[in-house]
Amino acid sequence: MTSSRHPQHSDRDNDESAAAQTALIDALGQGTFVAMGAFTRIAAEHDLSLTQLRVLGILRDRRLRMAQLADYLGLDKSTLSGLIERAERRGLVARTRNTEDKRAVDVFMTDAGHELAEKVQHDVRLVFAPLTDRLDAMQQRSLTETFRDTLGRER
Amino acid sequence: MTSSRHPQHSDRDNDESAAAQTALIDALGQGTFVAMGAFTRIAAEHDLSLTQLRVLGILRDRRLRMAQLADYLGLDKSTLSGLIERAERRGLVARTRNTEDKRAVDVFMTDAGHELAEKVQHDVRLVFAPLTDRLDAMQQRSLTETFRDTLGRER
DNA sequence: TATTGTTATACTCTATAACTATA
DNA sequence: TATAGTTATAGAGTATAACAATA
Repeated sequence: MTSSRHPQHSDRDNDESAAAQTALIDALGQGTFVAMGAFTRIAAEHDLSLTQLRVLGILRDRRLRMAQLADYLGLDKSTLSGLIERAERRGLVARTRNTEDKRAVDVFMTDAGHELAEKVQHDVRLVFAPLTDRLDAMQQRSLTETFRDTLGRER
Repeated sequence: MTSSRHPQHSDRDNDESAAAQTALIDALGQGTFVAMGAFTRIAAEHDLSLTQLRVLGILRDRRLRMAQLADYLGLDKSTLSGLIERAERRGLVARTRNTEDKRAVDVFMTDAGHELAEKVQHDVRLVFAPLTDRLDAMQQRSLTETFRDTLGRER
């Protein structure tokens, strides 16, 4: 019984193809944790958790309701209350009651939040540059495309 | 004054090169968080935190001392005590005093730990396959290489 | 009735500081 | 003295359940 994914190829080809795919997925897993470690370190240098770092990244060009932000982050709305409360206490974000729907609360970044987000972005580029620098511009563009095609906004 | 990174290229080339690099880094950041979300979800389906998931991944083919494992994870040794205590309580790992150095404690996975790690790996491959499937085998191999070259074992 | 957000509660994750046992 | 690990403590992150206000 021949695998159906690539019908005109032999079983051996399919085995090799499957091996290439699991190798990629495993490498991708490794890479994810390494990159995550780098982000965690950068965040910590600015006294931010990884989640707070994401909040800054998301709110950079958006004003969202609590529930929407929770959705972006994949977290429960109750978690957001604490999260945003702490970010607000630090002066990075602010909340206002929505005027149309008085149940809703809008969250947005303050100037201080934007400043910090910019510093963080600068550091991120600084940290990853030595790695991406090993690739030439064409490889970089191709890899960027691949990322957008595969991991661009799932969830 | 011409940038020195690629001396025989024009300023405009360098600008474009820099743009390609920041675009890549930004896409890589996006991708990291998306992938992390996927890992978090998979872990949660098995009642594991991301950190516990990593512990299983690391101990899969290694027996380590507490301090070594802390180093792999980038965490303080005091954090490990609690982390491993909870994993041990769940029967996923076990600890034994090292016989040579009686201060040290070796950690290793139990059979139940290995079984769970296998299930998790299966799920990971299942979740990421639809994404990596969009690439042909050659692209997959090339991307795997790129990952290993750039994000393979930093820290 | 349903939805938006907050609060109470409980647990995990994390680091710092102080400690015990061994080297 | 220095190192390996644990414990006490405190704070952040997280979800579930119960709640108040609004739709």
